[in-house]
Amino acid sequence: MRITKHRQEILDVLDHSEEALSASAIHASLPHINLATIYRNLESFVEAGTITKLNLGGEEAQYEIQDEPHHHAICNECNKVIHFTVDDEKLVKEFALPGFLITNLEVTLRGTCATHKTKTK
Amino acid sequence: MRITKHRQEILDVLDHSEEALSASAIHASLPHINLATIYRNLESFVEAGTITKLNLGGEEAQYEIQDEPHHHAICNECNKVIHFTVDDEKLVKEFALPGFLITNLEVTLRGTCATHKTKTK
DNA sequence: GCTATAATGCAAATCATTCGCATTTAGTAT
DNA sequence: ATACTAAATGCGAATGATTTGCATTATAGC
Repeated sequence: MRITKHRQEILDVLDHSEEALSASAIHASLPHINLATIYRNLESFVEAGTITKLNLGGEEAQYEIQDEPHHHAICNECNKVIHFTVDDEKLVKEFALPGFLITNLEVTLRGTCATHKTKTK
Repeated sequence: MRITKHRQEILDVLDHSEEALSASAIHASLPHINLATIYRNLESFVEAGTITKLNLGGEEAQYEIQDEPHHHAICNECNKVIHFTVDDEKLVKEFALPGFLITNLEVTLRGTCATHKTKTK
């Protein structure tokens, strides 16, 4: 994969972001890059394993740099995504299914984040 | 929510299906019901908690009857979805995040199902 | 049965994502 | 440095899933 200025910029934006970003969010930060190009590059990065594509529910997919493997907790109120890690090895053992070879483990929690906890009925 | 013939048919199809179905799959089984109506009803059922909407990766969302809570293992080769259960209570304790109130727990495994295990490189 | 309201069909509108194709550019060989 | 080839871009149009507006019809209560 070639190292183009665009690709560097896209990775840069993702790298400096605390949260996962959608293609359009990236495009908002880099309006000079065509949206189709952003999609194409994101896809390339996902294939290369550089970033991860998240389908957390609704409309747009979110993308994030693949640092260490982690999981996601999503606030029902504000859709904020919090990262957390657990002992994946251990979980994989717990989840052992007959005949199923686990290559990837994804835990998604839904709930209420600290900021909105009090507001919950 | 009114009990209409259409709604009963849709639930029936989901009830008799081993796997989660997409809106278009349901429409294929019930071609006399308008696709928009199917979408509207699926949404109502989700709100009512009767069914669950799954966003397992790609294109279409999948819907399934909400029996007992369970999780999903998806085969990378054939996209078959296998259900499994674990001790959710226990996991919630393990995952405890400071300031985050967990209301829902979703585990998604990716890997290779029994049928395709041998074919993996 | 009569009525008010929710459900349905249909077609058009949205929205995210993808594609085709002509043009430009990175990486490489000359 | 210069020329070349394949990959990367931009742009606009195409797709595909899902939603919406609105006129029509059916359901639940009276």
